[in-house]
Amino acid sequence: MSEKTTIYDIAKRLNITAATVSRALNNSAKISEATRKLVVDTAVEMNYKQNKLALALKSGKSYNVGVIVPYIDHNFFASVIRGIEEELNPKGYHVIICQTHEIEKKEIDTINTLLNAQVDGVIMSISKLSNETSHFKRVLDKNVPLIFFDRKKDIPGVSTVTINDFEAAYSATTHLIEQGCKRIAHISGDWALEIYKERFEGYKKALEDNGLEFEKEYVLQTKSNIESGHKAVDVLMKLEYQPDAIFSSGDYVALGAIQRLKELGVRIPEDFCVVGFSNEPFTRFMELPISSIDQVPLEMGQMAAKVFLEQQKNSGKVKIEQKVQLTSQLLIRKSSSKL
Amino acid sequence: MSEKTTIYDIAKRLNITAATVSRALNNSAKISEATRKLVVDTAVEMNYKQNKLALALKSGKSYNVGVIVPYIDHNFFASVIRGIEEELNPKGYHVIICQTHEIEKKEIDTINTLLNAQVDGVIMSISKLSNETSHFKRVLDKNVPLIFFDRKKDIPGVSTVTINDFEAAYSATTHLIEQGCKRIAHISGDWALEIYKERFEGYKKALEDNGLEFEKEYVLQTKSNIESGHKAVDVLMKLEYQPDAIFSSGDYVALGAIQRLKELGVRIPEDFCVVGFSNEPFTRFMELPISSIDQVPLEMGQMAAKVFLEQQKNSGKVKIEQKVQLTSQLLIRKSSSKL
DNA sequence: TTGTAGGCGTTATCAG
DNA sequence: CTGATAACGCCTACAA
Repeated sequence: MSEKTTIYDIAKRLNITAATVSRALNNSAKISEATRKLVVDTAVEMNYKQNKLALALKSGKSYNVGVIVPYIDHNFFASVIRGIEEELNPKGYHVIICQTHEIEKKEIDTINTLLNAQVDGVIMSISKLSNETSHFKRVLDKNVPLIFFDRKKDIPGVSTVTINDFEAAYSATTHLIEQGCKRIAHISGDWALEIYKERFEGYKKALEDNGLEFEKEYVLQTKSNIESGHKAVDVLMKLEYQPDAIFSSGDYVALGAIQRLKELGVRIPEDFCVVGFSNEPFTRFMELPISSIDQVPLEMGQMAAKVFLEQQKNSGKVKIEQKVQLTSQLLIRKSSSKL
Repeated sequence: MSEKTTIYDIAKRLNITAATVSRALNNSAKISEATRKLVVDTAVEMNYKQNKLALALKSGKSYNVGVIVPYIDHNFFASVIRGIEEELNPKGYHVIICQTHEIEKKEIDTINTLLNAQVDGVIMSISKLSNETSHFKRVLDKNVPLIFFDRKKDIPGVSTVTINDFEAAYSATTHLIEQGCKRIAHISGDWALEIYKERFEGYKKALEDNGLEFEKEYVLQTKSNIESGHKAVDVLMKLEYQPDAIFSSGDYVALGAIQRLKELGVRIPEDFCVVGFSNEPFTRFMELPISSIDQVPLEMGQMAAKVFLEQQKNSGKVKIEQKVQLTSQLLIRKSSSKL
């Protein structure tokens, strides 16, 4: 029972040739209805299953797509992957997951082994410290579609799917201003990543457009964790002119900030407002729900998959990279609702 | 540049045969150091990369493992997958992710396509409503290792990796009793899943062992979401003898319960204690952190991967299924800390 | 030490 | 409509 049956087995049984079996099974070409049915029936009977590996070798298409993320168990990435999988699976593709742990060497290794595995495409969010770009070139040279999502890098031939980080930050900051906040601090991430740079720019522009002074002291760059939120507040509240609001580029930092502010006896949102970024699940569950920006990860995944499928279809023709920008959503919750 | 170079290309360039190239690259067999170096050098120069598909077809090993879960973006599953990936990747395996959405048909389809894709193993958590088992048999018949984690089902030949659900529930309940709770309710899930059944049994046994009456009214079966927690509390608090604690088989239900209890003005933990299950990230971030049971998902994933590797190694020999039980951890937080 | 030949399971191209 | 044959890229007896 455990032996695999091939089209040869079917052919032998029917005293025909494997080629005919193949044709019958793919009900293509010209083939008599009689033998077609005969073949299909015995195929079922013999429990025949097509070996996709052989097909892949022959056709050069593995129907596998590599997805590379820093960590798969970060909510945002998991959701994106979900979107990718749900879009690609019905089209017959499988999704191979790889993690880089934010380590560039792993990113490079991963890309190499995925290429060796003959994936039909690579969808990824780059590692923080990427300096090298030759591994990306290698993907493109093999004519394999490469798509960046969220964390992008401007490389010719690479498609990107992102949200409007600038505008998202702009609207979050504007929202804080509308709440009456005058001294809005911004906690950012590593500017080596474009997304953090753009969020900062959006924040700055919103201040300018509303006639608020941009204060360098109000901008901090930290890691994305709770501890950083604690420290950031410690720094900010020691300033001569204490801020009355924080727009954070990450939810964990926002959470940490809130925790420390409460310890200091600051009332939120009455005296201090906070907005985070990412719409992590916990932001909505808190007793004090945290305002945040939803990055629409599911749509992002679906869109990245669609872009891949598009590129796939047009392979051979000139391949034009796509730059898709999705619209994020500011979710106003209690942490920033004075009014 | 975009053309792939094969061992034939190298052979031609060097006026030797592909077989020799193959041997040199695998630096196996007897081969002169001279030609070995020559081959390796030109391989690098020509940017040769082994085509794993061809290898897979030839050897019958794809070095791909299928992982099937209900949803990839549920924290628990994402963490398990992370564990699997981190264990398997260094061994040269890739992980193919599939989601069932709790739908049995998708589970069956997924298994079929994974088998067609010639995966070397399947690691999965079954869908809630699985009645059929023939698709599992099909995996075993193909001599492909099959491993269940968390949600298991007793099938000969299938290895399982789970936590000690019974004991976890027992210790959670005991903890509540130690806090002085006398009327402990239990919110469970669908008993078609063994895990929920066992958690219930553990709860019941703990009551008995401590001389507390088991009250049928105190046990509810619900879905795993916040809304269910609301409803459950509504039901429980209408009883003549209201409970003074809840042990929930899920964190979302526990959260919902807490929300509703607060609305009703019940003080937690002073007058009412709550313990959840799963250690979802949010349980620890709440202003009122929720006690819960950590299912050690990372270890679970690693262990599942190890079991697979073990089975893989012993393929051919008699394959003995492994039943691994990991030790979970009760995390006592404020929601159940009276003392 | 190296070359030859065959096969892994399919499909595609040509004849017939 | 169907049968041969070759090819996808690699490995591995067997022969030289």
